[in-house]
Amino acid sequence: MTTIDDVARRAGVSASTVSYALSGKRTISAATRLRVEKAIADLGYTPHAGARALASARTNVLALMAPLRPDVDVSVIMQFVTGVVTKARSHDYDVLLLTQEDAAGLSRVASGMVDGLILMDVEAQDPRIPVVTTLRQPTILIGLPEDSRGISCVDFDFDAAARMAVRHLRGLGHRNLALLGPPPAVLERHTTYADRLFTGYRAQCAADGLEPVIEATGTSHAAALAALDAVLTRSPGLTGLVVHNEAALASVVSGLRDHGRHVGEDVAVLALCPAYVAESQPIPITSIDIPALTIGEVAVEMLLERMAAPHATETRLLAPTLHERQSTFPLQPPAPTGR
Amino acid sequence: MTTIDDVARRAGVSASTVSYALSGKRTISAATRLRVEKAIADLGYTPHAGARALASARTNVLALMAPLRPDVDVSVIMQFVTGVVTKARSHDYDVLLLTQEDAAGLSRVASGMVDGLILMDVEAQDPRIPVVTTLRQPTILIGLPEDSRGISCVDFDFDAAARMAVRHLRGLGHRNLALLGPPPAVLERHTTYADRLFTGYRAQCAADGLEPVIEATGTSHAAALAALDAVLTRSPGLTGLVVHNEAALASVVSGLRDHGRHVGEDVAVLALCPAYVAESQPIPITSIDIPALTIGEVAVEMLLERMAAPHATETRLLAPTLHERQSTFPLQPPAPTGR
DNA sequence: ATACAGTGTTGAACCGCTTCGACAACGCGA
DNA sequence: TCGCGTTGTCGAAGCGGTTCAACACTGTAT
Repeated sequence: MTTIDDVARRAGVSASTVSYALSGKRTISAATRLRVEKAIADLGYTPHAGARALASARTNVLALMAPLRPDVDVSVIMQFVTGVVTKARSHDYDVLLLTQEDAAGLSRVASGMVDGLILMDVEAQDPRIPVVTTLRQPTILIGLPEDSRGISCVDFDFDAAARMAVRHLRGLGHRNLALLGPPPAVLERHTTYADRLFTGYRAQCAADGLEPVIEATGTSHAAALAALDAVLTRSPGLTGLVVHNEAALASVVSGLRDHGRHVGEDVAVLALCPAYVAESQPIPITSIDIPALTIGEVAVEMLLERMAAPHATETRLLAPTLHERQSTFPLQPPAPTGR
Repeated sequence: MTTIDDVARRAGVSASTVSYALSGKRTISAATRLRVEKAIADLGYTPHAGARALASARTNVLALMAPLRPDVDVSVIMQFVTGVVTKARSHDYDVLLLTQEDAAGLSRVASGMVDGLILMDVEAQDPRIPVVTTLRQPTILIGLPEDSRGISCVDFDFDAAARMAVRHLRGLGHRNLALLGPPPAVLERHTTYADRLFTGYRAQCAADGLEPVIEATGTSHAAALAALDAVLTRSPGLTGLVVHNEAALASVVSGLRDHGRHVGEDVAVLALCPAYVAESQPIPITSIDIPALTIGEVAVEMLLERMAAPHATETRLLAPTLHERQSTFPLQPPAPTGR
């Protein structure tokens, strides 16, 4: 292994000069810098990360704790991860991947492996929160706990998204709506996005004088059809369906067809999912995009800010945007503006 | 931060004794060990990873380079990652996640960040191979390059899987088969699994006296339908369809219905995909399971072996297994045993 | 009693880098 | 010419562990 001393010798300078030439923390003459750079190139030198971390007390590594189960919304998780990794790399940070199951992982990596942490899939009373608040390193949550005081969070504004969905369908003239939500397992875990989604949905329905019909939706084909049957039974005149369940979306669409309903013609479907999922359905689905990639990127940015200097805690909720595609339509020609 | 010296002081021993008590590399009296353990517990001490890495020249971290694009088969990728991370953790290793795009990443992490590397999504002439063979750390490839000499690989035996698929359908009496393969992009990247799949498919068709009909299949709904139309045109009497394209599977199934064909009744569908993908289709699909989780685990095991002691290079291909579900059926009652 | 082979413990060197304080060389204004 | 602030470079002291050689004990065989 070539070390900084090898480089120093070859460039005819001291090791500290090489270090300063590399970090730029002190002025180095152009001539010397060139000699150092040449020596580095000749030798193919790369600083030893461990030594650097020890001496500088910075590792240039971020920890990302992700739910690694082939559960719902794999592609959403992948997008979070991708957003985090690419944004981290663009700031010269690497990412250490932890699983949700690795309870001791947080303290382990906090002692000298990472400079900051990002936690995904946060629950209402997340047991990891008391742990990370004692750490020297800053932490960002992706998701919202019940009590977010003392900790910074990013998430999608599910409340606003649900309201937007209802308003949009209502604006198109639909008055018989239903919401097919996340699987029961998500509710049992008390991941708060489901609560926020339901809250927003109920509130907007109330504001618009609509009956809120809500059903949790399992991810299997059978479970999705069962949930669909349930809402059709409760609300036979249904014309508008909001689906927040990537895995069930395809099943719901095909189920509607089996019920003799035509998506985009006599029933409007509005999905909450990544844009590309909505686009790849048999009928392109009008969707409110879940900007998972962006959320991952924002998480990294917030984290870097807090690593650079003390910062107040902050909660950032990303606003929803709606993409109209072919699965929605005005129910009666002169649709009232449902704003 | 509490250091090993704090622990030593509190336990009334030297730092080296604490180190030996922790590592077990020298005998320590039971009494001393107990005092040390108590001190560690009292102080909540966790050894500093960077310092340990520097002194011992081991980091207990593995690098995993994964294709982080919301491309085909996200769930397969997630399973690889999950297999790698969980198996690594069970051996007290953490995982550093790199993206395929991070060209310089390999050399960067190789200088002091990781003890070994795993590379996913290997191409025929993968430019990363010459890089990793110069590294001090061992590397395992998930996938097979054209020339695998000098490097260890794990992968699914796509050749055998294709043969098994043909034999199975043939054994059920189907003689008009077609293969819907991975998207054109995969072929252009020269990821070799597609080649091996095609080779095996053609060979078995030849052996069984069948006409090999093969079509690359895009991931969008429209592209999947186009590919289906193409094979139905080329082979109007088609009764058996092999699909190796997780993203297109649902579209193909629904497309068949639009063509008036009934999966499991007048057309047999056999998919190559993770079991849970096959199970969650409207009709449970007979599948040859892609054991992505296992492959990830095997990769870690092979890597650990090579980190522990010099080892010969080795290529491991995991044998396919077939799960019969409801999408396949015997075409004519006394089906010859097609073994 | 003497030598000898474990045991258990320790001090010190070292891993490769960063960073602080010191200092030489230089130009500048007084 | 003297003193002083700049600029560029260096030596040495860590950072927090691991590990080697050395050593003080015990207990056992001679």
